[in-house]
Amino acid sequence: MQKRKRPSIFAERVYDVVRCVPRGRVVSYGGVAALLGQPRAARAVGGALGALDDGVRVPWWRVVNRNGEISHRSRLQRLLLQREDVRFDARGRIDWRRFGWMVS
DNA sequence: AAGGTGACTGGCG
DNA sequence: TCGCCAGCCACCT
Repeated sequence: MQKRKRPSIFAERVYDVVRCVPRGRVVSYGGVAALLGQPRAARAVGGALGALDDGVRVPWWRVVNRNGEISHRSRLQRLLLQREDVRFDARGRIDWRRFGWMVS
């Protein structure tokens, strides 16, 4: 049996913010942290998304690092983003001015 | 309860 | 621009 641990309050708040990101747009870990009122908790945001178990519907792939790059480096994340028409430049980075949501 | 870990960042060379 | 490094934060031993 899969023992899924219940998300902490902090994680729940992270998920709520990420769920607000519209398809075709992206946010940075720091951006999510800032929207939570804790601009220095970017690392913790990454931890929360990493602990995300399948079953909880959250568009985690719309969260990238400050350079507009994929941190988790999964084939899947890039695929899902491109499926939403999010473009990657030659360096594999996303243009904040075009796809950034709320904060950048 | 102190120490380790990680899907992070900003600053600096 | 690029890499390295020291803060920073929540969470798990």
